[in-house]
Amino acid sequence: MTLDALPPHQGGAEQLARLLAQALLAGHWQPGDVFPRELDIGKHFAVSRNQVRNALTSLTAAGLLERTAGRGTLVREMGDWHLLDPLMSEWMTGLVDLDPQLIRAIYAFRFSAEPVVAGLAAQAAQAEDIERLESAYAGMKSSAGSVEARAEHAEYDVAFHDATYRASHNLVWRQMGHLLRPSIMALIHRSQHRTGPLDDSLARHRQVLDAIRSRDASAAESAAREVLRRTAIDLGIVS
Amino acid sequence: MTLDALPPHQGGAEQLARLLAQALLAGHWQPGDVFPRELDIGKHFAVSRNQVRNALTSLTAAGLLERTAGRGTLVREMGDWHLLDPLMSEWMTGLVDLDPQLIRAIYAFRFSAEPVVAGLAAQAAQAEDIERLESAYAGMKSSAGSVEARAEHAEYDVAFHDATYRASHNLVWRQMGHLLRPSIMALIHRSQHRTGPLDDSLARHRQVLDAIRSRDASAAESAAREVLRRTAIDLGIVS
DNA sequence: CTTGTTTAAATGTCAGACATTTACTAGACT
DNA sequence: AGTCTAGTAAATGTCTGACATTTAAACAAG
Repeated sequence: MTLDALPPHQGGAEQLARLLAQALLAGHWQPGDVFPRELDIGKHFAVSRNQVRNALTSLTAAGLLERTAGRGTLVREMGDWHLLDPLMSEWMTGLVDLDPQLIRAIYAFRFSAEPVVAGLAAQAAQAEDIERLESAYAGMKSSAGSVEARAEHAEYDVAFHDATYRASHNLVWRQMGHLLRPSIMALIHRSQHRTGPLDDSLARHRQVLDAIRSRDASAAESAAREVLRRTAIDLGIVS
Repeated sequence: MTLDALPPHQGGAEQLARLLAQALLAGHWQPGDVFPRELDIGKHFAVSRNQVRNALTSLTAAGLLERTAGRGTLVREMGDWHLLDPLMSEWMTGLVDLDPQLIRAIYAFRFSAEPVVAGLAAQAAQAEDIERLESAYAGMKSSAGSVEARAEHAEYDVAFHDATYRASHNLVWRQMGHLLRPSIMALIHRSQHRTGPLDDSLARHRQVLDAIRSRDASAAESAAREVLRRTAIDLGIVS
């Protein structure tokens, strides 16, 4: 894989990092491959070696690359990626050709974890948490059905689930909310055909909200499970 | 807070990063405080500005600091920390005066998550996973009881739980194994008085192992819950 | 009192030289 | 032939000094 296939970029090491990271996430390099040298990257994108090093530092911190003096830069395998690094979530968001294996892994995680989180939320939610959930739900409802508001709907969807994680009032669970955005955004690109099921999804979200509001942990658990069962269908994981 | 209270250091930006990170984790600075300037840090520890910048880059990536040109470096609050960053786990490990609130948060997370993980492990474990679990269990058993082998015992303990997360065969859950080390290491410093309960803990770990081996998900769940209930006592969270 | 300008101080960036690590190559010796 | 030993090239890592940019505060003009 060469750099030629990548789009141009403008401004900042962060942009460059995103560009390279998304190429890696899309699998343009195989694990074990040697990554282009600093100077080549700098020449190709017309940026200083500093910018390149800053970008590569981020990718290395995220577990995408492994650098050693003398040898060069190697591409690490998916199992070494720091999927919970917020930067990773940011890079994954908006990436259309994300590895299906990765999408499945994230979904499987959510399917096992989110019911528990919803249960905790039902126990720990404060008034402000309920408010966030209601606000997100209202946004989902208002943007449901129309095709042009799909992106907006996804944002409210993310907000709803993120509010659930926050309502658990646990520092660790809350960090994991970052994973929601890429997971839910992937859903947009996978299910651009159907529009009918949205009402269904909406009703299930409402049940989660109601269960948390009434502090019914087990009801929240099973309601969250139903939401995710629906998501699995939309993602094309099950039929 | 000044730098004077920190121990000296030798060699490498990573050492410096660990030093500063541990000071931050121990709460030596309040959130919102201004962190010392690059040049002051460099002068104090007799390192180049480069090393300081590399160290601060790591701390910033971990969510411990927030840097903006012109303003300076600010200390972020605990809610912004990237607790799931492997570097954080490394820094937290071996830190004696970790914030009790943090220990509780991590424990609460484990208490809610680990039963689920054990259940998944019972479904997905391969032969090599069982082997890892058995090997770790054997190590725990051989190092049980003796006071001088306490550190060794903790390592096997970490290995056992990490093997559980790995056995779930989910990329996301597996990442979370990093949190185990600081959590279990904190246990050493908190329960340096008792030695008797170790047999108890050992028996409970064995039940987890057996349940996973026999592919009994619900049994694995409740066994993991029992292990963590014991851990809560040893951590002094409940009595 | 408000607005605009200057000044100081902090982080960010650049460029070049140099250091260090690594892998490969060529040769000397047995 | 085989093996050890320089030696060389190439990559990342580091240092240094200067400069750029951003921010906040001081200060002056209206």
